[in-house]
Amino acid sequence: MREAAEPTERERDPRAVSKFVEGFAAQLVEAGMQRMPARVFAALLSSDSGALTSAELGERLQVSPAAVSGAVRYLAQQHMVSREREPGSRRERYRVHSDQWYEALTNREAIIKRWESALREGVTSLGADTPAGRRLAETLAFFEFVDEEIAAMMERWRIHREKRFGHG
Amino acid sequence: MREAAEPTERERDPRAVSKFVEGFAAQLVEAGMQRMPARVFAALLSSDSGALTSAELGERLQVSPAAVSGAVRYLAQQHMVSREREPGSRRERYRVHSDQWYEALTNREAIIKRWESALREGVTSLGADTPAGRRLAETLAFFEFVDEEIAAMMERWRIHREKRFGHG
DNA sequence: CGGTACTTTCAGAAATTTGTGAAGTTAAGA
DNA sequence: TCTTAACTTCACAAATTTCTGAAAGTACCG
Repeated sequence: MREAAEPTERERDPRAVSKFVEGFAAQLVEAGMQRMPARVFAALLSSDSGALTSAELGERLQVSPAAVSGAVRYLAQQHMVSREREPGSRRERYRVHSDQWYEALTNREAIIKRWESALREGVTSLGADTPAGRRLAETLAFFEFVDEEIAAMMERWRIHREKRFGHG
Repeated sequence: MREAAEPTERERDPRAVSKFVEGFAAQLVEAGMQRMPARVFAALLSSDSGALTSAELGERLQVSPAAVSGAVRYLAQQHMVSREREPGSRRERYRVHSDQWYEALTNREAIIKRWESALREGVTSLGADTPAGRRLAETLAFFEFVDEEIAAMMERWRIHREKRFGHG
C-alpha cells in the first residue's frame, strides 16, 4: 500500500480508472463491439502513456493472457491499436495512436464497401427498373455519398484538431 | 409453376431475392447488428412495396411469428422501420421509409451521446491535466465534431437526393 | 545452440444469445 | 359482448460466443 509517487507513470486512483474503463467499454459493446476488445481499448485510452503490455492489461482487466491476445489481435486488425516491440525485451506493447484510431473508427471503409457491393448485386438481380431495385439503388447512392463525405470530414477534423490541440 | 403476372406486386425470382437478403443481412451482422433484425430489414428493403406483414416476413425468412415480433420491435426502436395498422384488418405492416432509416443509420445520436458522456466523466475523474485526461478530452472533442458534421452531411444528402432522384 | 520470457493456439467449460412452441393478450367485427 | 385473427410474451432447448488453462510456438540473450 505504501508507495512513493513515481515521476514517469504513477497511475491515479485505480477505482476511478476502472470505473471509466468498464463504463466506456459497456457503451462500445452496446454499439456492437465485442466485450474484450472494448475493455482493452478503453484501458489503453485511459492510460497515461497510451500504451500497455499484455501483462499490464491482463492485470488491470483481470483476464488471462489468452484473452488479451485475442482482443489485441482484433484491435490491430481494425487498426485501432498498433503493436510495438519493446526494445531489449521480448515483451510487446500495444498502443493507441489517436490519429490512427479516429481514421479506423470513421473508415469502416471495408464494411461500407461490402455493403455497397451487396447492394450492387441486389440492384442487378432484382432489376434496376423495379421498385425494389430502385430502392436498393438509392441506398447504394447514399453509401457512396457518405463515403466521400466522411473522407472530407476527416480532413476538416485534422485541421480543427491542429488548431485546437496543436498537433497532427 | 404456372402463374399469370399480377400487376400490383408480383415478386420476382425468389431465389435472387433470398440471395440478396441473406447476403446483405450477413454484412449487417458483420457490422454488429443482430441476425434476425438484419434479415427482416433486408427483406423489407428488397420488397417492391417496401412494406410486409408479419406473416409474409415469417414465410420469406422461414421463422416463427415470435422471431419476427422480436426483430420488428428492435427495428422500430431504432427507427429503422415503422409499423402501420392495415385499415380494416387486425394485421400489421412494417415499412422502411428511406428518409427515416438513413437518418436512423447516421444518427446513432443516442449512442454517440452516451459515448460522450462516458468520456466526459472520464476526463473529470482522471483529471483534465493528466496525459490520459487530455487524450479522453481530445476523443470527446472528436465526437462532438462528428456530431455536428453528420447533421450537416445529412442536409447535403437531402439536396443531393432531391436532385438525383427527384423526391425528398 | 540452449534457456527462458513472452505470446499464441487450442480444446473444452461456462455464459450468453437466439429462436421456438405454447400460452396470454389485444382489438376488430358480428 | 363474444369470437377469433393477429401479435406478444415467456420458459426452455439449441446454437453460438467467450474465456480459460495448458500446451506449443517464437525469438531474445547468454
